[in-house]
Amino acid sequence: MKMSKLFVQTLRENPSDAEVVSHKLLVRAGYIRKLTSGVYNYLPLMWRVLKKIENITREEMDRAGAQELLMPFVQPQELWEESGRWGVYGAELMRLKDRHDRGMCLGPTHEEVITSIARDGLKSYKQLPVNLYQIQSKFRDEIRPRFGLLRGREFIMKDAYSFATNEEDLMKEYQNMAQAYKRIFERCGLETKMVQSDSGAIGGKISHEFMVITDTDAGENDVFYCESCDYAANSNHAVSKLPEVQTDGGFTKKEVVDTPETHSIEALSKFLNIPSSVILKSVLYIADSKPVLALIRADRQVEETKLMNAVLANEIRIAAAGEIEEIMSNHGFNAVAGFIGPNGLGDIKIVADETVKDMKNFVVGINQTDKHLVGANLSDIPEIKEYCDIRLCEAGDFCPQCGKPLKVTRGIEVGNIFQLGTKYSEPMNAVYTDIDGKNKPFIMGCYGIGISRTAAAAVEAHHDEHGITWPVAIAPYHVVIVPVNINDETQMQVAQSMYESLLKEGIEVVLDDRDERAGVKFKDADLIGFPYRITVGKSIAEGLVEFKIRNLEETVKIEPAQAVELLVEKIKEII
RNA sequence: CGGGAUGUAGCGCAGCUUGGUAGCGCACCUCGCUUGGGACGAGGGGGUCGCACGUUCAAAUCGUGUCAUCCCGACCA
Repeated sequence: MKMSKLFVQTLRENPSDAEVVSHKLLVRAGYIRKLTSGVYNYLPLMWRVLKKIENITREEMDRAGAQELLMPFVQPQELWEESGRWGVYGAELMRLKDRHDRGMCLGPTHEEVITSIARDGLKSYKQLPVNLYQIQSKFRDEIRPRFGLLRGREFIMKDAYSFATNEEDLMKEYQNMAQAYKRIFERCGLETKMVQSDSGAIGGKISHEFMVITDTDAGENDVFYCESCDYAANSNHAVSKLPEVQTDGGFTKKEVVDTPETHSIEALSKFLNIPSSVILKSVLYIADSKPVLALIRADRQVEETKLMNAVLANEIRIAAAGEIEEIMSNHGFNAVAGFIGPNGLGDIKIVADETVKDMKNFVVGINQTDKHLVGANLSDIPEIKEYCDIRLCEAGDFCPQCGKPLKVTRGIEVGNIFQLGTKYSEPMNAVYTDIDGKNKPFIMGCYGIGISRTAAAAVEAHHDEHGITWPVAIAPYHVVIVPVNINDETQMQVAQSMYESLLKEGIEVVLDDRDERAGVKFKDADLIGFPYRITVGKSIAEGLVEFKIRNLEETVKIEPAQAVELLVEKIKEII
């Protein structure tokens, strides 16, 4: 490709709406343009990157025995009603009507459709197990799309679905996919961690996520991991052993005390001169529009996804200050945030964390502003029926497997695998006939990779102050040849002949034949992120060109023929 | 859901207070000059100033509404 013809426009300045580096660089280097909120045009350079990630994914999925197909992007409401998700998926599901006023939606994921395909096409146990996948655009109407391709509304995803007759085969395929994923991300030049996670709206029991580890906020997930063993989990699922802390408040008598203006745990613990670990914290949440009171030892925080799962809700958020006062007054109390407690709340569901179990002679709110009860014990809170884990882990907690301290890092979720079981096959009556002649529901698994997000995550992981430093396997082109002065005949001749030699070898090469100053070409080359650069300049007088690897400082002067040979050798070993 | 800010050329921004024929830098086109890390000079093209309604002789500028974008908060009791 000649640079003069390449459809690309680099920008000198960052777009004003971009926050994270992948978004900034992909726009500046001319890979993407926003069409509307959370929806992007993939320009030619981007499309090349995406196709490469797709192809690596495709090759590894095929190698793992999966079969590719393509399902429709638009789906009928009825199918979603069969699975029961039409009602529960929420506003993220982009719903529309056709001209006959029939309900449709844009596919955010394809469990319903694939299940309908399976129930029509897979009739016998002899056809199983099977794994079907597609690579396609998805649409999820996110509340707040941001971070460019990392959290768009429309994005490209590889989604695979496996069907089996029993748990062992599901487990086998699950492991098979985990291996395939590892290879896919490795080939893309990405370091990932496989972590345990909550299975969320997709449903199912066991699930893992593949995270690209990054220290920036672009990683929207916190990952807890152990360096001594293989434990790693998303914060929404991580468990830990707790360090010893004081859980006995030491109060010798139970009494209500004045605690003016202690709206926070910090203020309360300071006022009473006690550690926060002897305070029982009561946090009011709204789960599916119903109030839920979470109880936890106050040196700890509530993990909302765990709480949501504990009360079997689909949506959860902390109650606003006004809501708290309103709910309090509905129960005959006059209390503001900071002073609420579990007693006397009638029908409000109460969920107590396991950290509460060991507390003695502690401090707790009693739904009266500026007052707390000290010296309380669990017998004073008959409202607690059971304990469960709704606690957010912290770095320094101990590994649940080996007991060593856990570390925490940010991660970008680029892939996930779920064991669905019969979550979809049962309600949708997707059955096969088993060897005993009986109809049984498929045991399903599903496996996703965010193709466009993987590309963005690769930029997050591979860039410097000058631009993108793509891994060779997913770079839009492998090499750029820069003749410093296109009016110099020798330079142009050498550049042109190297260009042709590389093309003949199947190397993806761009010849920067623009009549620009060298600085412009170098800046663009760095920004776009060609992994290799050949500069044809002054040293051509000695018959040499410069060979430079994008993410290394030094350049090497070698003969053109050698440069071609070297490039072919280096690139062929990766692609 | 609450608060704040911003919508002016493809991108980044000024102009708005005090209403009077819309500007700058980058990018784009032409010519000259230059050619090893985003040169320079001259000339040129491109914008219903987010949208609607209103005030006014006159609105980018004032008012009301609306839409969009971005940030912060959502809060840990």
